[in-house]
Amino acid sequence: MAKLASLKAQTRLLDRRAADQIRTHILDGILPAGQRLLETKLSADLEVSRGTVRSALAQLANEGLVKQVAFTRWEVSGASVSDAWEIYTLRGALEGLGARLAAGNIDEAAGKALRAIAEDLGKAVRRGRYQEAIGFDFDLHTAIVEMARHQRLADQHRYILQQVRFHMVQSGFLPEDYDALMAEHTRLIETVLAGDADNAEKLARSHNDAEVKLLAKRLKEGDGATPAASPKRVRARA
Amino acid sequence: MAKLASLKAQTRLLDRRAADQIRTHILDGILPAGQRLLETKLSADLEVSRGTVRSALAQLANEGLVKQVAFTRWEVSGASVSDAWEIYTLRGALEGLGARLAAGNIDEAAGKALRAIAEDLGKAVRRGRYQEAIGFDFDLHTAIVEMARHQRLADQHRYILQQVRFHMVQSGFLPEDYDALMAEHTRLIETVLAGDADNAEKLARSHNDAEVKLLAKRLKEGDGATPAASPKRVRARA
DNA sequence: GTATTGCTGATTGCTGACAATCCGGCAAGG
DNA sequence: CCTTGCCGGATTGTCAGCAATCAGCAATAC
Repeated sequence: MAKLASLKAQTRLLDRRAADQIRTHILDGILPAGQRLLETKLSADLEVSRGTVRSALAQLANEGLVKQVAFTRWEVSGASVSDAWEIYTLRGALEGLGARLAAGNIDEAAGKALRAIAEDLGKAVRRGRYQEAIGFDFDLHTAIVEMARHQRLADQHRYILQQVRFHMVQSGFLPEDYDALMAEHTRLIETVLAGDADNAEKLARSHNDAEVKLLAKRLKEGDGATPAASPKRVRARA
Repeated sequence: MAKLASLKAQTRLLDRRAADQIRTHILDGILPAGQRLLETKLSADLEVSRGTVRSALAQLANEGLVKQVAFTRWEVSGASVSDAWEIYTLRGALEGLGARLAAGNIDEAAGKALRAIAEDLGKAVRRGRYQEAIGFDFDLHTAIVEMARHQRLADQHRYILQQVRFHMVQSGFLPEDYDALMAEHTRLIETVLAGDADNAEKLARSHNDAEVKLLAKRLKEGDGATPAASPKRVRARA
């Protein structure tokens, strides 16, 4: 008998799917930072009840994409400089642990998968498809973290990468030197696959060091609390 | 003008308070691992509607204390060996980052606060009040992490410490050598307050190493997936 | 006797309506 | 001109009930 696929995936709960929709809109930049979210409007747009929307928003709040002000409003989180600094430093710690553990779990299949993604990334860069490249970049780091076989770490990492993407969209930040980036990735992969835990961790951690240092500097200079966007007195009817 | 406290804290939303109640029961061991949670019963006990209970349970699920099986049941999470390993490794990474950052933020007040907690901890140990001592232990680590001034880190750390406590309750685990523990803490504090980021991180990270190694060994030997408790066919009326 | 199938009670998922709360503007008073 | 108090509208928080789904039992077939 042919193996049938589980239907569970199709029957995702309504509130999860609602959260997926809203999340996608936020991560694609359609809903900008500070944008107010009305339960009734979302409810009408998504054609679900307000309670379901509420559950979805609570989920997104846990992921850090949305903020709740009790009795008053929901809004898309703003990624201030200090937020960005938090995100990148935390990412470093998580990916450091991930790389360390991954180096202890090397196996044939995982190694091939890693190199395959790196290959895709290289191709995308050479063809100037930078948007795709960023996607493969994320895939690569995710793959390494998953090699750690650490559910909680994988979950946290997913959330953090989501916020990284969110911040990139909001700030318009893009990598500059793709060649250096590729070299770093290659070195990281090979170190992991060599089973060198200590150095794998170091490399994974220093991957963001440039950003972190820049952000820390900007934090010290200016007001780190200033949101990227501060839409005041916007009376959107939408 | 004297600084006034926010009133927000008083008007805690009903679902948050419901979550607080349930959380306390879980962390105190009143609700054991694998215990099924019925929305209707909780609703009746807490005298709130089922929707509110639902929201509370969702919150606890995000914290990892409760598991949801769609359309079927909610239950208190079981802390298997692999769960414990995940919790302690993640704790190490988070507290490592916390200690590193804290070492860059030393100030008079924070130093005093840290030493005060260490003092309380010492007293509790000398008086044989081990339950209290564990509380101060947690306070100490929390205080260090808060010195990092990193909101996301603090939040994640709170969740992880919660799970550590959860695991300790479930497995009956208690520290053994309190003198060594005290020494480790003292060394960690002084290293942080000396501003020695590298070593502060190392110490914070190695604080759990013994547990992690033991758990990793047990994981390799046996079945790490086995829950601590597996209550099957319990037809509790409760 | 064992495996399969249909049913039933129990439980969770979702919805619409009601209650509590807050924000913005306006007028009165200093 | 600024502050203070109040009110209306809008928005979120909570509740009770209907619909969808599942685990387990009983009946049937072999």
